Amino acid sequence: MRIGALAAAVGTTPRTIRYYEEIGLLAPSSRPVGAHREYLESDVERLREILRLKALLGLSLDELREVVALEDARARRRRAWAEAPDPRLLDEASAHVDRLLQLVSRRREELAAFESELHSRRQAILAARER
Amino acid sequence: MRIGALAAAVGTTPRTIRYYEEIGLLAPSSRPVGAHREYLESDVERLREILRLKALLGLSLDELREVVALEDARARRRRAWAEAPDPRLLDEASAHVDRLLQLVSRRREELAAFESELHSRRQAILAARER
DNA sequence: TTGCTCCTCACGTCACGTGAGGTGGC
DNA sequence: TTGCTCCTCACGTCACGTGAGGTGGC
Repeated sequence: MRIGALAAAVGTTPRTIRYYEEIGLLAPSSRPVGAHREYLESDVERLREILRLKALLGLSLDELREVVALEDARARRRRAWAEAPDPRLLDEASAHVDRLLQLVSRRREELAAFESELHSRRQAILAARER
Repeated sequence: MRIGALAAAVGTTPRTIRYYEEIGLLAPSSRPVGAHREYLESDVERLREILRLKALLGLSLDELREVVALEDARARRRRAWAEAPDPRLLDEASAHVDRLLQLVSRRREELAAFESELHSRRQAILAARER
């Protein structure tokens, strides 16, 4: 899978992917200089998650780098768990998910508050029509 | 109220306010060149709404300019309604609110979907601990 | 008078967009 | 061989951040 296919799969552009590689947000696919970059299906998942966090939470690329580091730690834990199931790995895993949940649910609450404010406005308009 | 107080009230910087004025997103407060900008309580409401749409929906300043135009139209309708209540004004008003509601609720649904995905992950971790 | 905030350039930065000119694979 | 996509500079743009040097009001 080349860069154009990856970009299309996640809804972005090749330039963005190259930029993320440049700043160290995505690992550079090892290749001779000037050769085409090659990607796997797992890169689609990974990049999609990154872009979703960016779009939904408005995270900067610096903040995303932290989340990506946490995702990497998660992947390492899964491999470690496969070799030797240690409950402490589960603690770390749930701490990570809890942190993401906190970010996402706070944002969702803000949106819900705004939405109900808009519903109130709507009600006021309908009430004015009744009179 | 001067620019620093406005910025603090809405949680942004004077530079951002000047930039928004520069690109025509905020109306320039009429004043002699070099004199201090003066703002009203209504400017706080207005800017707060703009920044909220930007932060929660990720709108660009170009897109915000459209929304601001709609908000202006809304203010004009309110004044027109005060003078002569015409039901057509209510139709326009509810069309505007409906559009904002559409934007906000779609975004909230995306966040809710992400959140439930995270909850699933959490459940999987807890289930692993039971075994 | 002394701070503090304000003013206007103007250059820097972040996250890419957009060609310019050239090479590689179905 | 012809398109199409890819490559690497490198400059442009959007939305501000950050001084530089100076003026204004409690």
